[in-house]
Amino acid sequence: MNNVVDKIYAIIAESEYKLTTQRKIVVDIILSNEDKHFNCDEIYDEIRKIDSNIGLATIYRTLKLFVELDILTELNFGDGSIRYDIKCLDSGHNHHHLICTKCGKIIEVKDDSLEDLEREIEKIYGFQVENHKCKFTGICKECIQNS
Amino acid sequence: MNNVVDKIYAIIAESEYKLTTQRKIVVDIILSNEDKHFNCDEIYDEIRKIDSNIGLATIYRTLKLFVELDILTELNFGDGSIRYDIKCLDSGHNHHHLICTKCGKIIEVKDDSLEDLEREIEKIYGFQVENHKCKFTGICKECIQNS
DNA sequence: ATCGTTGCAAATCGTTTGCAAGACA
DNA sequence: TGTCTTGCAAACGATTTGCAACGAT
Repeated sequence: MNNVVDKIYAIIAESEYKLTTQRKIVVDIILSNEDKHFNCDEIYDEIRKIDSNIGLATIYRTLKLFVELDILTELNFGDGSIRYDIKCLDSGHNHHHLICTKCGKIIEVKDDSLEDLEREIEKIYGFQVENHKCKFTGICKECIQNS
Repeated sequence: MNNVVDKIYAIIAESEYKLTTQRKIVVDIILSNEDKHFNCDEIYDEIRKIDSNIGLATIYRTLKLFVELDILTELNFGDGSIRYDIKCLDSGHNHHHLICTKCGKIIEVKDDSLEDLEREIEKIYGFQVENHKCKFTGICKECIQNS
């Protein structure tokens, strides 16, 4: 059932890096909080509930490693910390984020409609697009209703 | 001739804040380096050439203020510092950034093709989009040719 | 004259690093 | 066993803040 866990374990095991206990715990935490866009500190807090002996620096190192291994992508929601999103979940499809400026809620939007724009950019600028990140700021449904 | 300067001066003067010498200098610097996406430190370096007495904290405070006054927008190119873009230049039109992962060059792309997507988001999520930011990473023309 | 603004230095926050001890392949 | 990884504490870099002096309206 949890083949995403196994998939990520495999990515690590097949890399030049080792599949350590700490790294496994981090995988667990990020998978069971998939939608939360945790930053390092928040992951650390969750992890200490499981293993209070783990060091913050280890989490930082692990997250950087996971970005290198294409397991995670970095996000920036402008709060001064790096947040993370699981990358190897959806099959190559992009998603964007709606950030509510009133309540801070983050909504995910699955969408591939930027592919036309990417192709246009490649044609006009000769720039070979590898990835894109999009954020939309505004006011969410609930905040509109409550105002 | 330089009505953008005047326009920004006016925005400040008509706000609750004061149009000080330091703020004028910052306006000068960011306008004459429009395309450079300076961060605070780089602006500071430029400014010290004009007035070596100015403090770094002042620049930080000024840039935050300019964001509040909608003169600048914050950008994040993943280098650990906040970079800035002049917002009140183009008449409400959005632009995106192409970031070359080989040479680090930033290319600006004028484009409004996300407006359809914005309308779609508003329809589906009831989310009222106010702004969006888009970055495309990849490899630029020159780097493709040189490889 | 008043109140916002500045410059300086110290403080803070997120993140990184050096190093000796410990764990995986 | 050898090398990668960890935990700890110290270092770091970007940004913020407290405060007394200063400047714009």
